[in-house]
Amino acid sequence: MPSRTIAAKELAELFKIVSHPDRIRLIEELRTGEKDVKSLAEMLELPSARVSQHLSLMRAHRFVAEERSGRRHFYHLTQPELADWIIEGLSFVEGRLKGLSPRDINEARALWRANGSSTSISTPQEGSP
Amino acid sequence: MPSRTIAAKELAELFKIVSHPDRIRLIEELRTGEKDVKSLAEMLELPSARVSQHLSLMRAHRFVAEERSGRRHFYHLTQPELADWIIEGLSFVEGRLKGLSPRDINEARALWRANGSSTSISTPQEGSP
DNA sequence: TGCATATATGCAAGTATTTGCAGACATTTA
DNA sequence: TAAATGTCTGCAAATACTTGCATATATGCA
Repeated sequence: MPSRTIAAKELAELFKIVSHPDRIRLIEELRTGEKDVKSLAEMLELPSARVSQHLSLMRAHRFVAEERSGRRHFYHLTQPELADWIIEGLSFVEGRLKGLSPRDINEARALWRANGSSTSISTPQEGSP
Repeated sequence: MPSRTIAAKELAELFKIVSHPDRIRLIEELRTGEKDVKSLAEMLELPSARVSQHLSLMRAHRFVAEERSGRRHFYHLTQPELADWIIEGLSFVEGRLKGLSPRDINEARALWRANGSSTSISTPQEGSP
């Protein structure tokens, strides 16, 4: 199999993991450091069993790693730059805005950015009518 | 709804579209310019009805745009930087390599970066889904 | 006009993901 | 040790995606 094909498959898997709103939010919450399941569940307003499931999927794919302390399980991103890369994807959402105004995007970007990380995001672009 | 939640949803949709190997390859093929359905189908070795379906999905989400000329429909990326951003995702695949060696990744990266056209570069590979 | 080519679309069957819930474990505390 | 807390896992129902195939539409040409 041509390596491009292999790589496309791997990439598709990567995208699949990240293509769930809850998981995206989890990754963004973990951007600033490790957190335990319950905190995450409260932040996202989700049942912690659900959060645990998402984390377990991400763990299986090595997006996050676990570290236990007492009865709590702390998770952290194995590749923190992942969060930045995801945010960059916002540039491509901008064009096709559907329920999201440019204001919303900037606000979201600012919020996520807020608590400090790295990277810069390239700016707008226009699509077609 | 908090804008972070909205943005996460939009991002998830974006990722969903891109989370199919065929679509990733299509995007990469279109990176170098517009192409018609048949050519794309031949490049990816897929039935053109399938390619057409993928393109139609991506069109609906404004990832690509169509331009007709005679009986052929040419497609191009509305946001060419999308292809680059996708390739950057390879960095996050590297860690979790499953069937893909760092060599494969570099090769794939080089091919795409370069002038990646047709197939032909095969790499040893073994089943491990 | 009739026929071939290029694309698009619809649908059904197969497959995968998501979600809610119930229980299972492990750890801490009374 | 029992009870409480934090997290994980399993399962079934609902939902969404993918795929193959048949058919529809549109264009070009003899």
